Amino acid sequence: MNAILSKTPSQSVDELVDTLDSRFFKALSEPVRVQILKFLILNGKSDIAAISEDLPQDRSVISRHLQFMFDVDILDCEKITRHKLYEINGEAFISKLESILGKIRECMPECCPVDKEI
Amino acid sequence: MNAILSKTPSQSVDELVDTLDSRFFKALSEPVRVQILKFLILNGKSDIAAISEDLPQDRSVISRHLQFMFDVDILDCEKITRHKLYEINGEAFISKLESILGKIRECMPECCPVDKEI
DNA sequence: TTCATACATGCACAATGATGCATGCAATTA
DNA sequence: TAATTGCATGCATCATTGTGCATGTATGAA
Repeated sequence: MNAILSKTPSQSVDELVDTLDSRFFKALSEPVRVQILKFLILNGKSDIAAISEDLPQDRSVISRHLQFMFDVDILDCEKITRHKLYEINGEAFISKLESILGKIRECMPECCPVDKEI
Repeated sequence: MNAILSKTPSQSVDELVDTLDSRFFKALSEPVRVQILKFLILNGKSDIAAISEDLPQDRSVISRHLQFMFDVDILDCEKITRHKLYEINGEAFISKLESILGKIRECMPECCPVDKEI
């Protein structure tokens, strides 16, 4: 069985655990940050002022949320004159989720073989 | 353009926001819970005692983490005699991630069209 | 140069969440 | 039935995090 797989179970699991970046998930576990993502999808590249006009939180709060999501590669950032324009880094976002999904698929056969007993 | 798509942008985004369940991500944003997942992948269906032997936290803490992940469909649970056996709900876990990935793909073309300017 | 603007940051406060102990409950076993 | 076992839960504590105000900084405009 392991002759087919190039990785040992524990290698696969270690890779999965590494991929399960807690800061990435933390970023998505905060409703305000999700609202920011929603705004960015609907309005595209925007500066902090535009985003905070749409949300009840203070500009400084929005600023920190944006920085947080930028740090975990969910957002892209471009500085134009005095403005800081954020947008969703779709490529990185999607590839991160794909990577997680791939690692999980790799690990599942061992622990939950199709989950059909008998 | 919308003639091809059956959903309006705001419908797609609303669906995405609904899919971005904060409790699901919160579950994965806690390192101890990830360690529990690792244990379950390596050891398969296990009861609370077995899991907490492997981790420094108290049994009650592990119990609550397991309950939390069960609530968001990451884990399955089966009661055998006095023991409560948890295992990863691979099917639900994977399909949840697939769903999220699908919704994001749906939304990205609007806001970040391939991200290639010019 | 002087002023205004866009944003970051230090700080205090409040809310949330993780933790461990002690206890309670339900169910198996002797 | 009584004792034991596996787990859940109430509670207090501590750490983390979200929040808003006030201030600082850097940059573009007058």
